[in-house]
Formats: sequence, structure tokens, C-alpha cells
Amino acid sequence: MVHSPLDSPLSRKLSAFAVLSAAELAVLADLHGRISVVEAGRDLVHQGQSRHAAYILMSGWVCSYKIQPDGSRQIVDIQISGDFLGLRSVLLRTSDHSFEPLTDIRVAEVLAPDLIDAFGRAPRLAAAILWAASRDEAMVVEHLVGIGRRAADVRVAHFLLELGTRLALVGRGDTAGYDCPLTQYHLADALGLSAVHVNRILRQLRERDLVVFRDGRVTFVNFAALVAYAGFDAAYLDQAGPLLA
Amino acid sequence: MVHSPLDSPLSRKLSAFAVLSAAELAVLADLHGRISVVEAGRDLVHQGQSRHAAYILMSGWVCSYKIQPDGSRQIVDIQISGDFLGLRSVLLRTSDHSFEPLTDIRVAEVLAPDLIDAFGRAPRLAAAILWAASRDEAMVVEHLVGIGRRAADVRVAHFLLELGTRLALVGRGDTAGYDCPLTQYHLADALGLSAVHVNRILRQLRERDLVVFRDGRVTFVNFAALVAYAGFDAAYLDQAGPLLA
DNA sequence: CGAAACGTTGAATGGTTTCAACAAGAGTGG
DNA sequence: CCACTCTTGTTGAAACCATTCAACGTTTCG
Repeated sequence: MVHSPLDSPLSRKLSAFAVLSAAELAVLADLHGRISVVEAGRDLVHQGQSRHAAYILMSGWVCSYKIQPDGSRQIVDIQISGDFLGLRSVLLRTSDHSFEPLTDIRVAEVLAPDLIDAFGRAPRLAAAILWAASRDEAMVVEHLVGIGRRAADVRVAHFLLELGTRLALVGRGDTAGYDCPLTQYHLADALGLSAVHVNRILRQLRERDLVVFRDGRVTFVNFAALVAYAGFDAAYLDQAGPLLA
Repeated sequence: MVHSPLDSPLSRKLSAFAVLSAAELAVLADLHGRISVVEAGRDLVHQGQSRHAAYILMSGWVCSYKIQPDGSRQIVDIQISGDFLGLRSVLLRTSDHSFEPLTDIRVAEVLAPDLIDAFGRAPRLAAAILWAASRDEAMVVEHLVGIGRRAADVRVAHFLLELGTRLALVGRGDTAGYDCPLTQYHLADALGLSAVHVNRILRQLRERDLVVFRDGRVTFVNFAALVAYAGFDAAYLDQAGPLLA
């Protein structure tokens, strides 16, 4: 899928918050710097690296993670088309985490000075970007709650539902299921569990006819029952129509 | 402690990022709306509430949390003087969490339209506020990593060190310790543990002559050893001097 | 064909929770 | 003033969830 700068996945996402004018869309297009293609597995940014541009993810899947001193890994978030990468660390002095492309990806670089400049030229665009950042943070918070207070089975179910809902928003999935390049190891690192235990829980969910996670595909066998099982409420994804006229 | 709008805890914090001009400080001062006083225990904002101003915390301690369907609670973050409350949810349609003052507090209301307006009038102030939001999110991420991948004892030690470091930045603590209104139940809800287990871990840390958590006071018995024990690296708090001249 | 990545399952271990009981201090009302 | 309650802290024992270790199957790929 190829997009003109005026119809990038990001501009479509921001339109869910505010209807942007042609001028604002132009500022947004200017923000898209050099385009890079990175293949799956090659790290995009390393923890502790000092130079940090942010990126806009044009296509593909990425996960952002932190490595612990003992070598264990915690995946903080999963990004899909139209999401920002590293927006948080543009203004901080240390990029506090790493990015791993889960598939081959295309990203547009965003330079910090350009971003600050764009804020001056298009304040409503700034608000829209802050909205997107807020939504991302709400997802991290929900993730935190999940790891802190949800039982492992509910946690896995909730995670698969959240991903599905996000993908549905960009036309990449529905209540039947979605294609998903994650491995059980990724799930484990994202959910604070061991890969072995994730495997057992997936079997449970499969045997209860709720979801099947297999061969790069998540299949919702009984969507409604899974939503009930996980206590999933998508409100925090804030996906209603535009808030600003 | 009483502050003029031009020397609020927040403006001091933002100065750590960018030296703000008199005009920018004036815009920031205008942002401080009606001041409220709330006593400890009375919830400030309830989960799911639709109207959401943000607040600037002028004095006191607050925790933000989410309640699960099963009644368990996850504390997402602790706020101290100069921190924003609910900045994230200003732009989202549902306030996704609640705030509980841990002490009597004073807050200044911030209205969403005023915030967007201020972005237009002072882009560098906008960048500074986004920096503060980024730093807050970095703390949530670190918190997520802690719950997902740190052993319970290291998690507790890390949390007490992070709080100490944040307080030291605003002159409320040092390597000897700090006053802390949290109960062991708060620690449990913040760290994804049971209160009973928190109690046992605090005993361990006390018996190893690392920290003492008692009577509203955290005392670092051996600060350096505790930092090593917790693997604590304050880089993510991004507390060096101003980045923007 | 061999290696590497991913998935699967069983058994033993251990970290955490839950349940239960009790102690100490603060605040309340009779 | 003194019982009474509520909150917070403390400790032990049993139960449970999740991890670790270990082994093996499958597929992909060079």
C-alpha cells in the first residue's frame, strides 16, 4: 500500500480527532521527512542512543521494548500503520527504549525542530498530535493495569482484543479475526509472562472456543464471549468521531 | 508554601527543560484557572466521568488509579507538586482513571480550550508541556517494566528510589530519605502486589539495612547499596539542565 | 541434511496470594 | 473518660499460580 503524504495512515488517524484543513494537512505532510525501509528483526533504535528522531510508521508492525539488566525483555507497546514511534523520546535526552520491526516496515523520519516548528504553524495539528500521544499513553496505562491486576488468561484475551480493535480501525481486521505477525515469545514479553505459560493459556482459550492464535492469524471463535471473558471495554481507545469540528 | 503564578512548582519544573520568557511565563500563569482545595481521601475525578479539566497540582500528593471490575485497584502513578493531573485525558473523550488525594491538596484547574489557545500563543511553552508529558509517560513505562519484569523486592526498592529522586528535584528529600504519606496498601496497589507481601518485603529490606519505610517516612539506610540492589538508573527522569536555550 | 526458530507438553520448584489472627494507634460517640 | 471502631501494620500456614527445566515435534531455510 502506497500513500501520498496528504493521505497517510497518520493523517487518517488524526482525522478521527479533528477535521484538518488543507493548510494543516500540508504542515503534516512537511513533517514526513526521509523515508526508510527496515527489514524485520533489524533494530531501528537502540536503548540509550542519544540522537533521536521520531518516526511515523507508514506500513508494517513494530514493537517498542526495554531490556532489563538480567536480560529479560518487556515489550511496552505494539505499533501499527499510522502510529508514531518514539514521539515520547524526541524531547527527552535519552531514548529510553528500543524498537524492533516485526515485519518489514516503511517509516518517515520526523525531526524534533520540524515538530516544534509545526506546532507554531498549526496549533490544531499540535492538539491532534497530542491527542494521538494521549491515546497511546492510555494504551500503555491499560497495559500496566493488565500486567498489574489481571489474571494471566484474562490478560492474554484482553491483549488480543485490544490489538484486534486497533486493527479494525484501520481496516486490517474485524470480529472474525486478523493477521498477526507476533510469536508466543512476543506475547510473553509483552504480557510479563513466560513463553511456556502463554502457550498453555492459548491452549485453554482455544479449548474453550474463544480464540485461536495460530500460524500468524488470530481467529475469534466467539467474539462476544471473549469480550465478556476479558472484561474488555474499548472506551480508552477513544475511537468515536471527530471531537473538534 | 504559597507561590505566585509566575513561580509555581510547575513553572520551575518546566524551566528544567526550557528557559521560558516573561511572555511565556505569563501565558503559563493564565493557564492556572480556579484554585481548589481538596482534602485527603476525597476523590478528585472519577473514572468514566465525561467532563474533564486537567489540573496542576500546587501542593500535596495525589495518586491516579484504575479500578478493575473485580474491585482490585491499580495505581498508575503518583503525583507531587508541579505535576499535571489528567493532562492525558483532556483531549480524550473519557477520563479513564480516578484521582485520590493522599494528603490535603491545592490544585489549579486547566481548561482544554485555554490549553489549545496557549499552544498557539507560546509554541515553546507547548513544547515544554509536551516534554513534561513525555517525562510522565516515561515514568509510566518504567513502572510497566517494573511490574512486568522485576522481582518483587527489586520492584519495591526501585519504586522507593524513584519517588526519592523525584522529590529531591523539588527539594523535598535527599539521599537520607523523605517524608511519604503512602501506606503499605498504596505500595501494594501501585506495584501489583498484595499488601501482605509488601509488608514482608519491607521487612526484608529493613533487615538488610537498605531502607526503612515507617511512620510516614522513608529512610535510606544505605543509599548506594540500595541503588545497586534495585539496579536504579535515573536517566529516564531526564533531570539534567535546560535543553532549549 | 543440519541448524535455528517456534511451538508443545510434563514434572518439580518456588514466589505470591489468600486466609486468619492479632497488635497498636487514631478518632468517635456515649 | 472509656469503650468501640477503623485503619494500618505484622506474622504464620496453606493453597495456588506461574516459572523453570527438560524433552520433543514441526517447519523453515541455507
